[in-house]
Amino acid sequence: MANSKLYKGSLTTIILKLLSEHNKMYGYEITQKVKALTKGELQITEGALYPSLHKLESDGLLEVEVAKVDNRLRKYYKLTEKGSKETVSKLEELEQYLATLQALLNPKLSF
Amino acid sequence: MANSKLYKGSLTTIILKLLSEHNKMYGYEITQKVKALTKGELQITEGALYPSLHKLESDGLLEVEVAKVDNRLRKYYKLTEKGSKETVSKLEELEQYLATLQALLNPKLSF
DNA sequence: AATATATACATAAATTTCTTATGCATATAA
DNA sequence: TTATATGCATAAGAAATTTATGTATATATT
Repeated sequence: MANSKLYKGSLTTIILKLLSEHNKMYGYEITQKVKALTKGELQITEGALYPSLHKLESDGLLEVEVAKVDNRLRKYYKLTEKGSKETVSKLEELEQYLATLQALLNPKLSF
Repeated sequence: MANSKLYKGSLTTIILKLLSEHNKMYGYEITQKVKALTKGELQITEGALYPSLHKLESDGLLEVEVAKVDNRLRKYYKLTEKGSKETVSKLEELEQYLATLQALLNPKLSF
């Protein structure tokens, strides 16, 4: 089954939401979690993920903690306080957008 | 109220869906219809709309009919047969994505 | 009469976000 | 020894959008 294309803007929200539930995660873990939760429907590519994580970090929404497990590098990310607030507003923004889409695509239900 | 940003890929689907319900529409009409249906939440900019319409036309999904009303130009767009089919698959694709997002953002509900 | 707003089209430059293609390195399975 | 999985990263290109302009007519406002 072909996997869904990512819609612009949703990746950041997905990352933040996962981190709000799992305390700390590393990049590769995020790709696997998304794959599992969506039954393979959505594959986060590394080319999209890592730059996003870096941007979230430089924006002060995430903080990093480097660890070495089985002789391999891991970069654990966790939400900062600012990141937690941003998660709330990003989720609201996304839910608002989904409601707006409903109004457009299912106009009969929205009055 | 700040209006929602457009998520990548949804504009084309919105245009196609509106045209599947209204037979023929012109560009400015589409911007007003979207604004009305979403109570101002979503504003389709002309810089996004017109290039999209041109692309849909050159892809054979829309056909154009030029009219002059009140001494002003209007370009009415309507779905071709190919466009009608594409509308169906685009809507399925979007609904699939929304379901995938649900699985990610509301994991408790998806099992 | 002048000015602003609404109607109606269009395009170019810049930005954002993502895909695709690489690259490096270690561990494990075939 | 070769492929797959784990784990990071970045660069080039593509795609879709925003922002900024531009043209033109009609109507409402000052």
